[in-house]
Amino acid sequence: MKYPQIYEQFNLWVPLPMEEWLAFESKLVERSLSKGDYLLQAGDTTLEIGIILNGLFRLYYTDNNGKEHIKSFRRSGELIGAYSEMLLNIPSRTYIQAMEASRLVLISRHDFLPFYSQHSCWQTIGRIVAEEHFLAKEQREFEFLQLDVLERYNKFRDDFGPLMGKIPQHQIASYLGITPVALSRVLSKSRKK
Amino acid sequence: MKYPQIYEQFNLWVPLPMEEWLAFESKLVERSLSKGDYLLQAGDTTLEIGIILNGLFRLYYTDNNGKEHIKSFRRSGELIGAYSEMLLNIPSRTYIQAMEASRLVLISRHDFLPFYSQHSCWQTIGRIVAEEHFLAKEQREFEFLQLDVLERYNKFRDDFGPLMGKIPQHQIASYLGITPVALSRVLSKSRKK
DNA sequence: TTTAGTCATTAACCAAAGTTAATGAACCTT
DNA sequence: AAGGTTCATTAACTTTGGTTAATGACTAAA
Repeated sequence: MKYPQIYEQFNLWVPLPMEEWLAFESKLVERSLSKGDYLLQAGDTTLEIGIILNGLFRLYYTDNNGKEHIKSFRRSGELIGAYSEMLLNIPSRTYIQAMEASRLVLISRHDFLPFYSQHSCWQTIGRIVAEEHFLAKEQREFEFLQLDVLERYNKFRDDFGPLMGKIPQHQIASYLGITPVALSRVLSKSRKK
Repeated sequence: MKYPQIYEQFNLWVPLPMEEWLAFESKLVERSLSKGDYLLQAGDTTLEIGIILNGLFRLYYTDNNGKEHIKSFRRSGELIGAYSEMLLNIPSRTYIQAMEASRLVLISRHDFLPFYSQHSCWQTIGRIVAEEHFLAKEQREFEFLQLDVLERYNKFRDDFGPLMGKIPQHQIASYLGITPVALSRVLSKSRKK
């Protein structure tokens, strides 16, 4: 078994027959990216599910004016991919970029889908992955509706802890939904109090 | 079969053995609510999944200052419930209120969970429900990050069409994340142009 | 070591949105 | 018919955030 950490994670969600795991594992492809490399860009049609072995990524899209809007940061152990585009079977609208040298394993949508009809454990895993994605987005909606910028920033800092040093502040601003100038203002005001 | 529309919906997602459907249907309880009635309030611990036969609901929570923040409106044929609280198995943080006389069918979390181990079709249905919930939230995140208030309002109007007349404007403002005063201002400015 | 690029900060100005309050319309209820 | 409630609108004022631009720190590349 090449990736026992992933097996353990899945097995925590649902009892996973070894035969199923090995079939899945045989489809995994390992890839390394340097800082700044793209795992995926808008328009790409070959969609893959990735599991980050180590590293840090940002997911974003661009609007009509070319401005970037960061949806999410992902770190070691987390899933990564153009998830909603995979569900809808459309080309990627998302850019996924490595923020430091990173390593991950990938399985293509095409290789994964047959597992659903192979054994019900994959349905369960697919369900739990979808549920976790939903919970993350609902949490984010809550923060947008209820918290002001400083509260959102503090939550982000608590969440990312030591990784803060690897994330430029203007990218955090984008994630929080404001401009870098506005975030800098808010932070300097909060320091003075 | 009492609720063929629901059976058809499920069957569109996954082949559903009649035996499974009938077992599920036998757990459904019908309920009618008058305008203003609550299906669920914050703090409630008996969580149920509902399917709206007819009517209109709003889902919201309140912040520390008692202000309401509307998460969602739901109409005939849609699922309703404190979904994230069900996943997390915690008391409801959500209020669910009927905006007009409404009728729905309900199944308790407790009654539904055993179906997951009964037959894999329920895993598939659970997965697809989670995926749809995720897609809706991701769409909402996109709108918050990329669209201005007027664009968000117009999307909402296009989506709800004839139901607009049943939704007070200040509730739409809450759903869009702004105050009723701000929405009124934006709309009057857009009318003048 | 110079040079260019990225980034955070600050200022000045403008636009958008929150707050409070007053007004009037529509709709109940009695 | 009278009274109360809910709601949308508008005004005046304040606060927050966007935009542009200048500055200086830091870093990476040549």
